[in-house]
Amino acid sequence: MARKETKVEPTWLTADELHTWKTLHYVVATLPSFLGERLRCDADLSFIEYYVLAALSEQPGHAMRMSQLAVLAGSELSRLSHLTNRLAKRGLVRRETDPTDGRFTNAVLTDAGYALVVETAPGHVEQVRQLIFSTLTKTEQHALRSALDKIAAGIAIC
Amino acid sequence: MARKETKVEPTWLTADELHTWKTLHYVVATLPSFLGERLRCDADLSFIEYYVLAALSEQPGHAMRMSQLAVLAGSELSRLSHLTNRLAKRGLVRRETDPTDGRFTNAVLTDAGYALVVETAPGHVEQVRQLIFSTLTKTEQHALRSALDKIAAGIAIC
DNA sequence: AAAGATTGATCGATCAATCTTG
DNA sequence: CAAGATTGATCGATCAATCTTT
Repeated sequence: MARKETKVEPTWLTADELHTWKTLHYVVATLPSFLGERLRCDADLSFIEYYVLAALSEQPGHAMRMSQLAVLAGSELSRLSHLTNRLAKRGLVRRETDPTDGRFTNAVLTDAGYALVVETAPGHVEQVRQLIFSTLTKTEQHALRSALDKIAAGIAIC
Repeated sequence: MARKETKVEPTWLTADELHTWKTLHYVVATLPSFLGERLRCDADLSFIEYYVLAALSEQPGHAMRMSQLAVLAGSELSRLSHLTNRLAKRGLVRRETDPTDGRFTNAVLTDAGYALVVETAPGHVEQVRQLIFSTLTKTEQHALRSALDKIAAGIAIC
């Protein structure tokens, strides 16, 4: 005689959702190396290294706290500290302790670092435009934006 | 007297596009570690390790060629080979040379590997559903799907 | 020779202390 | 002691050979 199963079948994804998820998975897995190849070639920078420098270049004073930078780069502080060491050895960045509170460290873009971003940005942006925006309609782009905003919010609250 | 600049200003992104791109960048940077944390905890697997096992579990015979698997995982063959070594040491996967053509190697899921996927999948899928699909409307989901399809196609042709 | 796959060396990322400042 | 940051050790990823089979 049939009896009730104790293990409940989980809610699986529909075929449609599964397709979407697999494509997102593929994009997440391949985008960094795809865009990174050119950055490596043009400026000997990885995807994340470029975005650290680019983030600094947008800040007033070209400076930012390590901990803020880590959040923005979606990375851990430890990884960022090692990464900053490498960039500092190349003279692209320097460290400065916050004079108002010694616990904070600012990463500051050097002139050479800024020059490298300015030199590298056009090619990189062109590649992003080609890959992402040249293929999307305005409607698709806005839907993509709101979908990503929600996903990012879900990640950020943790 | 003004003369024509030799350097052309590149086509920058609009404010809207920039927002979309930064959010995509954030998702790409954080999603693997976000989902990987639970996989590490539940099954001692990284994001990519889980997807290699999951991909095999969907194949007839639970087997797949290394080179195919590499494309599917958005990874290089070398990385996959090292990764397969680690999984094989844990008894989750084994290698089999293709009997019809000795150049090909199949990665085959062991019973233990399959059991691990079956055990781990529900929790992982639940997390994906929560993060991605529970927040999106049907319209957003379809727009996300077609946008990602286009981006993935742009990556794949290279 | 070309395609598939592996290997060893090097470089980067992660993890668990540790240190410093407030 | 808590928060920010760094360091050293270990683990994984990348790169440049190398090997095998066709």
